[in-house]
Amino acid sequence: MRRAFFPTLFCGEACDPLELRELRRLATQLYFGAGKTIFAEGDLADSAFGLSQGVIRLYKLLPDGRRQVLAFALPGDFLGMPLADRHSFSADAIGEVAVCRFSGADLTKFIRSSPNIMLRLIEFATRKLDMAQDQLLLLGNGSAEEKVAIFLVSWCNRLGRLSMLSETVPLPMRRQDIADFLGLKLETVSRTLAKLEQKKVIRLVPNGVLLTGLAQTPLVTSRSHQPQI
Amino acid sequence: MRRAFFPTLFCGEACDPLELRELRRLATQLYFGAGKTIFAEGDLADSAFGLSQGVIRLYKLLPDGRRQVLAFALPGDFLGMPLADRHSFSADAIGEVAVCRFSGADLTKFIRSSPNIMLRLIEFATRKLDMAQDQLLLLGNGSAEEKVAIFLVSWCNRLGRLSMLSETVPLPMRRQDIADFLGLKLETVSRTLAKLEQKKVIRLVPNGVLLTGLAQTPLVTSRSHQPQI
DNA sequence: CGGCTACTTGACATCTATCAACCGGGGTGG
DNA sequence: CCACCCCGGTTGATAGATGTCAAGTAGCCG
Repeated sequence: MRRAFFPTLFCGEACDPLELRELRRLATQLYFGAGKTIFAEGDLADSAFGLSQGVIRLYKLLPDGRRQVLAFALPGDFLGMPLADRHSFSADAIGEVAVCRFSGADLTKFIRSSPNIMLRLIEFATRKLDMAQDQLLLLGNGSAEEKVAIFLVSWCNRLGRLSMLSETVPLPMRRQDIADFLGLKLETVSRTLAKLEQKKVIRLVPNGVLLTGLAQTPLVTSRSHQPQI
Repeated sequence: MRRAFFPTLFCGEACDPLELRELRRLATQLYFGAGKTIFAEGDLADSAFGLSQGVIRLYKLLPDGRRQVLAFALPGDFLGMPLADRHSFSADAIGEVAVCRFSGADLTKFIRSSPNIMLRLIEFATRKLDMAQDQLLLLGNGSAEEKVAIFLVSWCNRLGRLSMLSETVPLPMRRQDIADFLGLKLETVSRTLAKLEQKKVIRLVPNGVLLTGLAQTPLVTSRSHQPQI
């Protein structure tokens, strides 16, 4: 696993070096194997987590087993908002991941002492809120084909922004994860991917996909602005 | 229209009186009639808005006319996050409303100068994010009946928390708004309400509804935690 | 009273879910 | 080394929920 550290990723370029150092000091890097749960919905949030490396699915479960994947967290993301007292969703690793753990109390104290970090948190929350709202639009109004197409394009864009993009777009999550993210059934996702492949706008490869024209498809271009899933 | 003022509502009890005074000073109260648009998606956010009185729908439109209602804002809510440079959704009045307008530049300056307000903003964003995530769960996994039932219960809870609740629950928004909020069609909402009425868990009245046992219904109780729509 | 708008109800179409079979690769153990 | 099994994924047939189209009702305002 490549070395990467959440504090650096979260703070970005223009960060007060002293604050970055403090954030680094508060962080403990932990490693989790594929499928491991970092925390569960309802858990006391006495720790906060930030993702250094890998992909994590954030999801909610209903008593009858239905699941909604809220997001796929990428390096640089907080896993939920710090300062909350309980986790409002569960998080588990897709593949191997590295996360930074923060003591809730210490992190809270640090945040309260640092206006710069507060601003970054507001920006982060604003961005996540935007993403959630784009996803609402998709879940509420999209056909299966639109959902899958836009998911692929947005995922690709996100990876691109993090320079995690090779020729083929990796899809480390399972079909079931995509289905639960899009409010579809696994079979529908599979069929829809097949349909897009027949249309020659994607090519399926093991653990990934090649986008060969999907972004130019009316399915996608008809949405003025690409959601930042 | 009853007098109510966004700064007071937003700041809540435990607020530094000086900061409250400054926020009041920056606010200009405006009034909009039913259906009027406060701002539209994509507009430059050179002003920020907070709701003093009434109900506002926040929504996104697709080029083909499909609409997703993201939320129904109530008094005390910011209409979107301040500090963003563009509005990521549109907002228009449901019935008569009073909103506070803030100059984007002034508000930004004030926020940056006030850690307390930043913390409130982080809390506000966290709450809105939670609400959006609950709604994702609903849109992704709910049947029409669940969607409508949970919408009613949550709406009722929200009004209750603001003490805006009489015996009958007011529904100032149109069926079409509810449909677009829940990712359903207007006819489906209508039919589903009728079905719930036949089951004797609600009673429809003009511009409102009576919840006569809905909250005890498995549709609702099977969700461990009521979404804060 | 007339016409508008919101809402309701009905008949039918369509999409996705459901149930079931099948495929293929990777790991395990005989 | 090969057979088997398990898991993730694909594909097919059918069913059911919601969407679509259309007609009809109720309340409101001019």
